[in-house]
Amino acid sequence: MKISTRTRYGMRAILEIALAYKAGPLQIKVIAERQNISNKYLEQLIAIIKSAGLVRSMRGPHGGYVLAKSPEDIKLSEIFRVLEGPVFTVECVENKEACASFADCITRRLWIEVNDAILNVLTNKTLQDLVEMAEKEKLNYQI
Amino acid sequence: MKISTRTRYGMRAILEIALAYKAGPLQIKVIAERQNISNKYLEQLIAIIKSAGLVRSMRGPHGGYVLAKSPEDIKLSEIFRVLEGPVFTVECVENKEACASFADCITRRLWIEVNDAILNVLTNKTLQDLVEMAEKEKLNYQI
DNA sequence: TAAAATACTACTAAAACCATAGGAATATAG
DNA sequence: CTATATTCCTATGGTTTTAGTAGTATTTTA
Repeated sequence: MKISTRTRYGMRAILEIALAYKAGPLQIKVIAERQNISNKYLEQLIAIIKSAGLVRSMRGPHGGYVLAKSPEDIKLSEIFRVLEGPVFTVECVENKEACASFADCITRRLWIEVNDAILNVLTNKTLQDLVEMAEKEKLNYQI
Repeated sequence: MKISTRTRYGMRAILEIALAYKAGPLQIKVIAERQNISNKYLEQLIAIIKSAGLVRSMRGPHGGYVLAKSPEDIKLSEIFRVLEGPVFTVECVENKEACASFADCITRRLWIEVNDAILNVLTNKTLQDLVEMAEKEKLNYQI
């Protein structure tokens, strides 16, 4: 099971935007350069994030992106969901037919448990947590 | 993030084999029918499981598959890993270059944390746990 | 020796993934 | 009001993964 580059890039991008929260709009080309990601690809990823209402944009010179709300109000699970899609779909949750067999029912419970474990990590953290980690880390490097 | 049908089918299949642990070899066609999975596709999935040494096979009439060790000695993480591949690869773990940026380092830690949460569920359960759940469930249905 | 099972290998259609590309729209500065 | 800097939109393409299908070979049992 892999996490897509879409999600990895997207998460890094929004963290960069969060780190610039007080400094004003951050431009795609800046993020792209820092992260060594294709400008055009990043555009699309940020479009996804924007359509979810997590960032706002400003066009024209000195434009760029800013967080739509403060970092502590953005759960990592929101970001993840938007980029990676709903965590763990298990078929028979949607089509409410009874399970075909016991093995089916039982494994389904397992997947739900795994699902919950993932969500537990992601819903209990916000962008602010990452920002603080990043800033602490930065200090260490500067010493 | 989705779990592949390969893993879902495979997990159900080995659970069926585990449920038949004391009854003797279980045949592909039986599993395929119970689970409504293509015979030929299931063959391949079980081949994967077999090549990992989790089940043994017997050819010819009355052949089939049996667990290679007892259910409490097979961790679900083993099964998962074989079917789904290594849980969550994060690039810069392998190619030991320094992270390109702080955002990179920080998000990487996040993924590792998610990874550990998944593994924590799967390494702390064995097939025996699923077998017991299935048997308990079966009783409920019979009442 | 026939039948029942697994074992092996090749092929394929569809989807997802990871971009690349070009031009339209909009805001700012001078 | 014009040039420039930026986001916005949409189309396209190559590669890989997924989820199978198919055919034949091999082994075991009765």
